[in-house]
Amino acid sequence: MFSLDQLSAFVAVAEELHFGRAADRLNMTQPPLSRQVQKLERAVGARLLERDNRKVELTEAGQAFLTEARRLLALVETAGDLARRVDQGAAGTLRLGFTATSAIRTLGPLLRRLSEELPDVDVILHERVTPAQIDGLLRGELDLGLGRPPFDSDVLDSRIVFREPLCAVVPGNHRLAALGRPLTSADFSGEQVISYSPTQARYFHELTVRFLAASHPRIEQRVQQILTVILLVAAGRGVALVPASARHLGVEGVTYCALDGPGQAVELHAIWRRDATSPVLQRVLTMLPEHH
Amino acid sequence: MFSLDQLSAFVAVAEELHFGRAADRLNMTQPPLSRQVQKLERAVGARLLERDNRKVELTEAGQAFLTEARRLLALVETAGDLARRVDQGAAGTLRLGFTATSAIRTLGPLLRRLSEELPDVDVILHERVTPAQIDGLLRGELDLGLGRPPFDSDVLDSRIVFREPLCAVVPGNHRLAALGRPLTSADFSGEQVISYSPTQARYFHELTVRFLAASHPRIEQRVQQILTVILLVAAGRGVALVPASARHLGVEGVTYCALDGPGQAVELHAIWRRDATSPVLQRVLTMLPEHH
DNA sequence: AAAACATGATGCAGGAAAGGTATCACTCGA
DNA sequence: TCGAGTGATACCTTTCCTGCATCATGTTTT
Repeated sequence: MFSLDQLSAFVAVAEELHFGRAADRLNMTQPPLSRQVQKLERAVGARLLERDNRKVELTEAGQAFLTEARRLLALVETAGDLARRVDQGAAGTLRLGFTATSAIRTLGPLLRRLSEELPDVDVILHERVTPAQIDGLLRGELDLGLGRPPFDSDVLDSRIVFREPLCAVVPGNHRLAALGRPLTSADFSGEQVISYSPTQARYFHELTVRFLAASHPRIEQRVQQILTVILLVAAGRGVALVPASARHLGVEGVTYCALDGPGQAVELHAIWRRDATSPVLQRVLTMLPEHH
Repeated sequence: MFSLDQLSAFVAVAEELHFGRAADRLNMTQPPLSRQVQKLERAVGARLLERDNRKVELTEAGQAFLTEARRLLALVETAGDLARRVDQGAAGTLRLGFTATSAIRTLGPLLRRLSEELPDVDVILHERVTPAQIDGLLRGELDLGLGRPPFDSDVLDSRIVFREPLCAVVPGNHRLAALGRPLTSADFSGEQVISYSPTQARYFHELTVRFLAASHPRIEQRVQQILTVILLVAAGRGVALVPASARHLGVEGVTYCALDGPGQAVELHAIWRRDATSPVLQRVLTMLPEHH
């Protein structure tokens, strides 16, 4: 087998068609260069350069081999670059989990920043509810998730990337829509409230229960998706609590009302394995917005 | 710069994930192997293998570098072969990519004509899906591909070499099999449809979606290979659309039905680099059948 | 808990391979 | 005919790689 040095030697000679100049270009003297080319020809098993004491020219086999040699040397350069870029997190793939809700306001800007700052990172998107994201993170199917508490913070690390108020969504013709002031827990007394699945959307379930604990509304339905909740509200099945960004979903026939009182902040967390080593992940984490 | 020996060393260790066994495979002892890998890592400027006293595993950079290294070593082999063949007066080599489907009706006749009319051209066959063929063409690993749109026609030139109807494949005992007339889009209403990967078999994916857009069937599965699709149909998992030549695959238990309506032509393109200079390629192109 | 084992890294000596200098063999133009 | 220019060869020096022995460390066995 031949060596890369032999290839460089051959390419230099093939381009200069002169051993002396080629040797200069390679910062060496002519005799070892001649020997390298001879070795290469022996290794390949074909005469690549026709040379007498007056001129040097490529044989047909040399012509064909030259293009291959150039290709090979180019690949040598790019292979190193690629590995370095992957090592620094500038290239590779990021398997990103997200909840449907996080797509409303957070996912778009994040993806835009990623494609601007790390254009060689392929982002593979997986829409999942938070527990499925956590499962995916632990199984190694996902690198990063965008979800809600709770999660096991021994194994998983996290950072808040978005915080917004909780608000109420009510049918457009509902009495609460006309109040024109922030709603309190007491306002929901006797209302039919649509809430969330305690297992699949535990975070919103608990936010809802906590806010409404004082009044004792009828909580029914066990829905996973924010959008479903709002569509049910639009259909007149009740009222519900949703994150403020849900306004941007553009559902007709509902009104969004601010809430009064504490504990109505909705947090979106970026979540990843504490022991994750992916360079892409490390790099992405450094550019994640942080909200305290 | 690194050396080819270092690449072979790295590939061996990456495949064995064990320095001792890799050293055996390379007919050397473990200490110099360790040093070769260390030198390679220093030359590349990135850690490629994560190793402690118990286990060896690839880093992400190592994973990326491994594929490049394999590509490089493969090119080393073929470069020598190529030069030798040219040296021995053979007309040259055509590296031909093809999709599994194109082999059914097109590849055989093409190879027969090639060996008759250009007997001293060696054809090296590579079965790949279209995106992989395009990648190979751009990297210079392939001279000519047989694939499906879409591809970048700025860099690549192409010619249609085969055109055939799209048809439906359904289980033999399926109600659609008994109709005895060309099927329309509406016939698929409510059927379970097996379709193709939007990335790896984009052409058939889009043909399927376009034909069935009017009726709203349940499209599931994301398969790459035509044969797999037909086997799933035979297994009763649904119905699918395939090129007419798929009849010749000889799968038992399915029926092929013609389709009615427009837009059901399946085209196979010969694809090559617009800037390709290979004389072999030019000669092969002059004898390619052309369908308009 | 201690000993035996396994694995990758390191120190050192011998040998293969590459580079440099001097020189040769040959061609061509003055 | 002679001198300049070119690639090949001879010989020596230097560099780098290999193999053996050994170390450091973590795992399994007793």
